[in-house]
Amino acid sequence: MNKTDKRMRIIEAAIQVFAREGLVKGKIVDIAKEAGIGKGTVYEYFRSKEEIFSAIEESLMDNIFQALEKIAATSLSPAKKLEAIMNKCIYQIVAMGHGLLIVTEIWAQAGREHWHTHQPANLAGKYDRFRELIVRILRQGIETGEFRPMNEDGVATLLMAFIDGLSWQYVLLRDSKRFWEIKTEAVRSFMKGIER
Amino acid sequence: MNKTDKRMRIIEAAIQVFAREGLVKGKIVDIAKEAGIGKGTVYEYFRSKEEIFSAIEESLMDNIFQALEKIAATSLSPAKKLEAIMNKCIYQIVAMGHGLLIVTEIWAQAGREHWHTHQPANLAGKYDRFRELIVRILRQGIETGEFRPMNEDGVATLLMAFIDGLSWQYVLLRDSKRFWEIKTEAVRSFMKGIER
Amino acid sequence: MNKTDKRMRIIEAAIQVFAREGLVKGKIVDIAKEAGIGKGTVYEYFRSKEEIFSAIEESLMDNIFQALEKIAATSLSPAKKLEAIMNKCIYQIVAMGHGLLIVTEIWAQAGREHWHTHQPANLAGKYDRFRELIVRILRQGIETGEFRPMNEDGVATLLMAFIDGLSWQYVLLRDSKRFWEIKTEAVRSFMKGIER
Amino acid sequence: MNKTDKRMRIIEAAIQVFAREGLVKGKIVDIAKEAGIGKGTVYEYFRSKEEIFSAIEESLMDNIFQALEKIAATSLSPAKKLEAIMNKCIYQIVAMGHGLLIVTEIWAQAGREHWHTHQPANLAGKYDRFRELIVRILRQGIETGEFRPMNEDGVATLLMAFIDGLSWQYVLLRDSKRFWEIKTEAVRSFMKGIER
DNA sequence: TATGAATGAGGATTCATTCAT
DNA sequence: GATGAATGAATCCTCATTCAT
Repeated sequence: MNKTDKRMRIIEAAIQVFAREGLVKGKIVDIAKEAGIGKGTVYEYFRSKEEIFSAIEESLMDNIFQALEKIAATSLSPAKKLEAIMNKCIYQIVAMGHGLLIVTEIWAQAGREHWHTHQPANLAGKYDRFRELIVRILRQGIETGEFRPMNEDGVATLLMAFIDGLSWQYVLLRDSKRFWEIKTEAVRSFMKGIER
Repeated sequence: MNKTDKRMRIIEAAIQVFAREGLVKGKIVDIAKEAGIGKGTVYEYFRSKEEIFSAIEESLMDNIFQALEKIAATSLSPAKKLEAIMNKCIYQIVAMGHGLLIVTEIWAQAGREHWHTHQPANLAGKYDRFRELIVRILRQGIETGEFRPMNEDGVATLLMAFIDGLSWQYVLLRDSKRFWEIKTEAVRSFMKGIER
Repeated sequence: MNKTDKRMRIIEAAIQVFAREGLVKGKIVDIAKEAGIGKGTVYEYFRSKEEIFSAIEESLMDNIFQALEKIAATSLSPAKKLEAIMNKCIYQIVAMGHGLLIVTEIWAQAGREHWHTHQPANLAGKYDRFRELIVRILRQGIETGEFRPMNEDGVATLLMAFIDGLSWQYVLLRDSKRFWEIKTEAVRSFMKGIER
Repeated sequence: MNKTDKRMRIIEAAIQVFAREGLVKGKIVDIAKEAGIGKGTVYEYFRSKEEIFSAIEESLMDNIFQALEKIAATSLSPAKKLEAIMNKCIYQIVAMGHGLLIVTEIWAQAGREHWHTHQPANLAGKYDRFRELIVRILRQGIETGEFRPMNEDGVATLLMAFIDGLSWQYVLLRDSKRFWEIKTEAVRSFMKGIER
């Protein structure tokens, strides 16, 4: 097994552990056990616990982002693309289960640092990247006349906010039937809000 | 100063400290210092750090919830009420600043417990209480013909999701000008999505 | 209620609490509750927790010692006196129940201090007082010819050791039937050991 | 140094510290220092302070018990065996010095738990094991006609009580000359009490 | 490269004691 | 005299990280 594979395996183990225990209670030794390696070995691949956090976030975000770009590159109509993106995100979230909570905690931490250091959060960049992807699709739709004229940035933000919030609902409700009903109506409302 | 006032003062101090340091790094001794009392005194008012978390969440949520109920009780039109509620929430969030991160962390914790214990999270109850308030307004609007027929639960969830998500945007962007533009467009989109 | 009565009440409360919880886990506030007074009031009657320990020991020992002196002053034969004393001690111990454990802990503490400070333990004095009482009776018995000649000090010590040890048996066995059988045989053996 | 040796070294360090300071005042960090290791290392070998208590007791008791079984297995006459056992116990106690106080405190704690939980104390089992060893020797002596007929259980208890009690005398008197005189007479009295 | 034994900084919590009312 | 709110010293235990093997 090469270096990258093992790194990946540790990340996956870490996701399991942190999802189960939380960022703070999740111990390095447990990650090692979950990955089937020794505690010390973790430090051959990551400089610190902190670095594992970043790696997890990167991994999780990259996964989802690549999927979204694939959708954006299809020849679907803008409206269909948007729906597909929303659905993809939501499916991904459901698949992550409460692993979402990890990302939340990581972001909360990042947010706090951002607040103090006044450094533009790395996270903000990711949001922007996502937002741009949405904005592009919205503009296409406006050009084709499918969507009404709008402040594309604002609407993109609405969409992202909507996905974020929906994730929480899922974690808290976890009552799948109700969740899917809600989700369907929520998507419909959103689409209606931007149609011409 | 009576017992309740002092409890409140500790809660406020705790919010300061946790917002600055995070739930884990925020030390009891710092809370005590912030409140201008001795470390031991904190334990006269709260059994444990955990109990402070709950108290903070309760306090923060109650604050916002009472404000919303006041709005719901006015004689505004349903559409105006909804806009007022969204705005109130967002202002509140901005006012909380990154104190929002505390609530997020507390919720992440609660979510994890909920996931493991399969106990209905206390939090879910709060979401429901909020959702019901929204649903009531939506129904009024449908009756008056302002709003289109809809799955009220789904739309209410969308609204909540939108507010949750927008909070995050604020924490991460903190670029007020852009945030307010986004917010304005987002509210408009949402309202358009439900109008007749 | 006068000062002495209240002091006594606190001592009794303390015995209850310490017997239940141990010397260290037994809290001043619990003693106060048990005595039906305020925490601060305890300090009107005792300078410190330490002082309560001493008072308890004194109280418990005085009780038993007075009873023994009463027996010593009777006109029973030396052998009968000795038996009566052993029985009285044992009954007292049983009556104290695991309150004996308090005395043990107090003594262990005293023993340690004695060891370090090289001060003659106050306790040693009490042992001597008890030993002298026994020695007096043994000498009477030797004079009357009931007892064999012996090193009275050694035998008195044996008797005390025997009572101490039997107390432990009771605490540990607490199986009354077996305890009383053992006690009867033990007393018989002891008496046989000193008879002419 | 292997795992067991190190465990043993910690136990020995703990005995030193607890004997000096008492069970409660004796700090883990002091044990570590005494053992020449880091504080955290102690917890690699023992789950908690409580577990150290148990280990000490076990170690101390096993030591003495093995010695006694060796005596019991010799070809000495029953009377000589009994004397040897008493002497061995007493020498051991003297060797332990005020380390005896640790055992006392541990037992006091155990006794209290026993009292509350109504669980047969582990300690009771150890007493029984000791008692059986004595009873076996007493029966041998009765068979050979060296000892008078007796309730063997009762006499065994007397012997144990005598040893327990004598230990205390030593801790409190620590005046060796007097102690040894007393001990000699006490053993003689005991033996006389059971001879035919 | 892999390991896990060793480490010690760090923090929540307890409770005897004080003292203003 | 009686009270209990306030205090902070004291200590167990956790766990990220290091490093010798």
